[in-house]
Amino acid sequence: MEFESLKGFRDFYPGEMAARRRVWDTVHSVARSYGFQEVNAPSLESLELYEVKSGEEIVEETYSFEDKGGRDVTMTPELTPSLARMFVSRQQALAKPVKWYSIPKLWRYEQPQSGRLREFVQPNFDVYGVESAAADAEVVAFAHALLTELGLTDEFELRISHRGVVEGYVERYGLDEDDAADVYRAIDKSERLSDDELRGQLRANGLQPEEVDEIMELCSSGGAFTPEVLESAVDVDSERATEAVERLMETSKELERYDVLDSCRFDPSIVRGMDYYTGVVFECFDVEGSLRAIFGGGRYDSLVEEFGGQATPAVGFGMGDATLQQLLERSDEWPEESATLDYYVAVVGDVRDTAVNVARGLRREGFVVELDVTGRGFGDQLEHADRVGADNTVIVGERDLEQGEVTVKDMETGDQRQVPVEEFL
RNA sequence: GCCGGGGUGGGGUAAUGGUCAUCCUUUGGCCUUGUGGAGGCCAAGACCCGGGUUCGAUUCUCGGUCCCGGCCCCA
Repeated sequence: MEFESLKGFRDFYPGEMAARRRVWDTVHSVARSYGFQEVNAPSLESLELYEVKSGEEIVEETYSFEDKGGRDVTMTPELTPSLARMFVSRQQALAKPVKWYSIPKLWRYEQPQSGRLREFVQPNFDVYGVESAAADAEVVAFAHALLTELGLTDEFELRISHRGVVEGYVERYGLDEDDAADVYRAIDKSERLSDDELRGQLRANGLQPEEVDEIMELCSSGGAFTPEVLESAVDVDSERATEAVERLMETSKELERYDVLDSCRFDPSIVRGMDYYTGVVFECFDVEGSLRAIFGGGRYDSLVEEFGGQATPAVGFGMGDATLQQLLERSDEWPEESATLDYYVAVVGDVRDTAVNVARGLRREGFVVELDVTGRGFGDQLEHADRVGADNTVIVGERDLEQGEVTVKDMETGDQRQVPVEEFL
């Protein structure tokens, strides 16, 4: 009976794991350099956790089931609710601002396609307890640093907006909740729709022709993320939208300090699907425009309170591994897929006592060492050493040991030298 | 949930309604029991699963499944 992995789930073999390890190492180190602390959350949560604030569609796409105790549970489809839950339960003890990150596996029950699987890794970064535009900018600047450290330069673009812009417009139209949600969705998709399709959608959701015109104009008002562009973006009488734009202008000034403004665009069509976002929202795309979003996030200032905590502002984002890998591979920045070995210890003759000690000595020094345990012939051992990519082979053999020596062979050049065995013990 | 294209040894491929299948690579062994990554020889290893048509199916057909991609949706 032979088995295969489940649909949308991946097996990772050593070569690929070595590459992924390098990528995650970079993510860890950049996160730490920005003062984020690593946390971890369960992989299984109560389904209710997502029913409160994530949105209906999200819950439909969860990998969920009833457990043996009759509880409705789900493999975690996103991390933000778990982190918010964790934050609430320790809220009193935590020094604010709290900066947490995690690199969890997440699951969603969907049809796999390019850049989307049922099990994926999604690093998450969140800041709790600061309401300022400076915090928004720090998070966006961090995201920029992350991609830069991974080797990307101008292959990506950060699109930033504020929920309040679109909401300020739409609340004036007096739509019911469902129609409003559909309007947001249509705006979110505007890039992929033709003007006529977008107009049709908006009309279908109850907007008047002049209202449709307003939205169409708003959607085309994007541009550089500069105060000048932002200032002229909103030209309707909406306090909400005006405040949102003022907030974005502040964010723009902050981002300029990080010198990342060139990678940022104002894009009012960025809405985000999650119901919990309340302020600035952003997504990162490849400049070519052929991939899904590299990452996405924003401000969610009411989720902590909804989860029973004291009102606490928060901002963060998540970055899926599949699309990130696609972009890094396309940019030739995905790491080499190879494992490394510093020393292979060959055993020739009846010398296992010494060979084991040589291996132990090298390992104590911190080297990556493989010791022959097969007992196969010398030629085969060398071939294997070559095959697994050993930099050096230490040949522990009876003949050399009579002189108290071992032979160290540089596998790249083939050069050999005799070394007193004591040096390795 | 819907739609399109695919599935041949571990990886990559070829051909085919009929001596159960090609080549490269891989793996094991030998030439060579202390010098490899070269070469030669030998060996191992596959038609996604199930039903149907047929004397006979890897090939045709239907269903399933998985992969790739698209729609819906998108954390």
